[in-house]
Amino acid sequence: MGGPSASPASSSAYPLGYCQAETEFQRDPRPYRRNYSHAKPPYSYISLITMAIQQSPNKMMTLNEIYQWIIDLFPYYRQNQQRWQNSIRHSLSFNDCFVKVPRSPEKPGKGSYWTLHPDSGNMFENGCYLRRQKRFKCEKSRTEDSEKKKLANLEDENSSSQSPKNAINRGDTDSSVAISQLNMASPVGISPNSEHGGSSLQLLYPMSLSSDGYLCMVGEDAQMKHEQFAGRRPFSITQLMSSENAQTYSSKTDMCPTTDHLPHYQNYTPDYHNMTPSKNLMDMPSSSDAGYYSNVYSRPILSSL
DNA sequence: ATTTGTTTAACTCGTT
DNA sequence: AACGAGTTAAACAAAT
Ligand SMILES: [Mg+2]
Repeated sequence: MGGPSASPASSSAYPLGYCQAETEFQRDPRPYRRNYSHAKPPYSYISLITMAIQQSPNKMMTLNEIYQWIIDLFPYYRQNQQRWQNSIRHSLSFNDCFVKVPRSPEKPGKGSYWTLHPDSGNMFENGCYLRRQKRFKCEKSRTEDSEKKKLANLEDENSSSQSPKNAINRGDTDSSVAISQLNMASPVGISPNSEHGGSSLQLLYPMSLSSDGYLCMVGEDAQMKHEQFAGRRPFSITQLMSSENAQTYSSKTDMCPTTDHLPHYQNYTPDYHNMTPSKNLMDMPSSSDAGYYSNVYSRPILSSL
């Protein structure tokens, strides 16, 4: 069942992350410090998927690899797998920003590879990882072709060498452009050449990878705690932006929605069967979300590679 | 039989 | 209230 080229042996490419909550429990004489390990990460599935794909060497991942990445990185998702994985699948299929590209030959692969639509851009700018302003949709008005689009279809030219990024169909059948021969030749998977050809636009991924292989959050935690985002609307870019504190796209405190009020999934819920869809149960602003992601996201990611 | 994908539909929730 | 993005459940078809 192993993945195709993702040889399990090469664990090097995987973020083993800070799974402190597994077998590393015994030693930790720390009465304080909660176990925030399974707090729900402040990302939508779309964000998670995008992050996963983005950080992958080839910018593509199989379903299972995506699952795995999420699980490895976020302990929260070690529970209810059946549930959220269904959601992941739904997201992949439903959202046009995720494009499925079939694997080339007959690899021992299970599913196809999932990639990001080249035009999806930075869907979560503004630090909004929970809700995009606008869903990325392909122009697909079939009923009537309002040709207000001067989209010049300039392609054809090349016939000898096919460009590997051409798998975007409108949305009927599969984007059948086998992976041809991307960089699958390398035994390691990653192509050694650090190409810059593409767009440099690669934000997203609130976690930056330090040179020493440390994964750390950039927009979260830290200053988030006390801050100006007290009672602000989490989303609403317009409001958020038109304030005087706009243009700070430097590297300061990129404004992020607070993440304090996530779609409540209450912190750790022991074993409640709160399957009661009646109204909302206590919606208290849990007074104890102080820590949240304190420094959870500051752990080494890649072994050393 | 399990995994992977697609699709429909109901539902939550913040914004307008 | 309406709208829209996101979540969850569920019913399949296909592939493995
Ligand atoms: Mg899709």
